[in-house]
Formats: sequence, structure tokens, C-alpha cells
Amino acid sequence: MASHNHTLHHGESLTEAARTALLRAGEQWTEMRSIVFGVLSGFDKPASAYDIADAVSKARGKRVAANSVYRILDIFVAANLARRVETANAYIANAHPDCLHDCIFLVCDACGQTTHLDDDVLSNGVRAAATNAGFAPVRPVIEVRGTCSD
Amino acid sequence: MASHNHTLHHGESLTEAARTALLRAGEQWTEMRSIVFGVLSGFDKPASAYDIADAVSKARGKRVAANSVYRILDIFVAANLARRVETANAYIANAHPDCLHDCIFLVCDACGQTTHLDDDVLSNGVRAAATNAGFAPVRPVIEVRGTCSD
DNA sequence: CCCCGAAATGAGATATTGTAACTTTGCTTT
DNA sequence: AAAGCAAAGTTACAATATCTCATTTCGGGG
Repeated sequence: MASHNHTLHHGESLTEAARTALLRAGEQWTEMRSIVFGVLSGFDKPASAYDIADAVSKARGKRVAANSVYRILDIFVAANLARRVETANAYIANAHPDCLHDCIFLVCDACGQTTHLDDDVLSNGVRAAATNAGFAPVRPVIEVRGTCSD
Repeated sequence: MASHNHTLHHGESLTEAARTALLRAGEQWTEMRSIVFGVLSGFDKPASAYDIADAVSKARGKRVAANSVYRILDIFVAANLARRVETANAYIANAHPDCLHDCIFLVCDACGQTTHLDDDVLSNGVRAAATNAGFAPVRPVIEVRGTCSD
């Protein structure tokens, strides 16, 4: 296991960490982005952009268009505040925006719950295999569909 | 590297292998499926269901609806005749329908070319990590976005 | 060969996911 | 106040995926 500590944030602390990380990435922390992040981190499983748009709309009484949400999610993903779960076309908040991993998602086909592993040995192995094949890896996507312990 | 030989098929031989595998899976090998498989294996990079539908339509002078193609692709994926590339929303023919792997796709962001690795050590590592986390893995998805050697 | 039930395909609509182009808003700078 | 700029709004649209129901084709038993 990799020898470093994650700071796992939650609630206020998570929002603050997200804000800090976003600012560090040279982006603004706006009202809208704050709401989107709050909503996103409130979901207990990956949420689609449209789910997020609905929840944000409700949370502030005014309708948000999906594309605004997509724009913000793209920024969040670029800044490591959120992750896209490729096999679910959905997004999930990153509980430790501070450190960067090629993480592994375990997506339950029964309940949708998605858990998150950081295994640098595995992900580096995947990167190495790609490099070995004459490929310049940029973004490994490692996800496992299956069923959780219900 | 895993100690077994793939039979890499092509052309007639590939079609024949696909037919055999599909029949073994208890499915029918129909005219339509034959055309879809032919078209799919003719693409040199992952093709979307709609691309395939267009090509099939052209190949036989009569329009095929997308949903027919989706149905057939689902069957192909289930029978290991084809693979879905999750990060590209696209499908690719399997050059060796005979043996089953959790394979790794390297998807070039520049040209779309996708190469295919079988590394059982890595994929078993991913499965093991999932199992370790109390998860019953069914289908690992390992893909790498990056750039090929152009 | 003919008929029947099951499987496959067709047709069209609709749902879901994702982008693009352009406008408006609100802040900052001058 | 006016210009400049990034964020967010608005609208339209493209791409991907599924649903329902009708029709055709396939395979097996008479």
C-alpha cells in the first residue's frame, strides 16, 4: 500500500478543501460552484449531470440548465474535486481533493453504491503496461462492475 | 505473460470463429448478425452503434434501425464476439472469440486507434483488490486514454 | 410440406447524455 | 460611467441508448 496519508474531509471541511483546491487551480469559487459541489457531495452514489442539475435547481429555487452543470463538472474533474465514473456516466465528489491518484471504482450493479480504492501499485502497473506497448498514458480508467456486500 | 496461445483470426477465419462461438452460446447466426459482424470487424477503430448502423445500411441497401444494432451488439458482447470500449461509447470486434480475458484497451485521444492488451496479472490484481474490499467483481473495465506513437 | 410458437428484426417514438453558439449578468478596471 | 472579461443563462441540437409494438423469419413437430 502506498505510504502516504489521505486527509479525508467531510461537511464544512470538505467544502473548504474543495474551495482551496479550486482556487489553487486558478479557478473561481462562485456561489453556483459552491452549490454544485455541495449537492454533489451530498449524493451517496454517483450522480448524473442531470440528477445534479435537478438537485441544484431545487436547492436554490431556480432552474439550472444541464450544460451549466456540465461546465462546472468539467472544471471540478480537471481540478480533482470530482471524478467521472465512466461506466455509469456519472460523477462523484472527491473526498480528498488534495492528492492525485489514478483511482479504482467498484460500482455495484445492484444498488449503485460506488466505492473507491487507491492502489498505486495496480494503477502504476497499468500505466507501465501502456508505456510498454508504445503508448503515452494520460488517464487510466479502472473500474469494476459487480456487487457489493449489500 | 500468461502462458497460453491465442488463435488470432482474420477474414474468413474470423467470421467462422465468430459463428462457431455464437452458436456455442446458444444464439443464432443469422444473415443480419453475419453482416453486423463483418462490418464491425472491418472497422480499424472502435465504432459507435450508429456508425455500425450506417455501414450496415449501406452494405445491404436497406436501412437498419439503431436498436437492431444495439440488440445484436449486446449479444455479441455477451458471447465475447465483441467488446464495448466504455470510454469511447463504441464497440470493437474481438479477434479471438475463443478465449475470455479481462482485457485492457489503450485508446488514442488523437487518432482513435485502440489497441488491446491481455495482461492477466494486472487484471487479476484488479479483481483481487475488489474482492479484498468485500466486492464481488463481475466485469473489470481497464482502459487507458493517452496517445499512441502516431 | 405445412403450421405453430418462439426468436429475430423492423419501425417509430422517446429517453438520456453531451455540445455548441450566442446572450446576459455581474464584477473589475479604468 | 464605459470597457473588458469570466461566469452563468438560454436555446438549440447532436449523439447515445432504450422502449413498445408490429411484422418477419426460423426451427421443430405434425
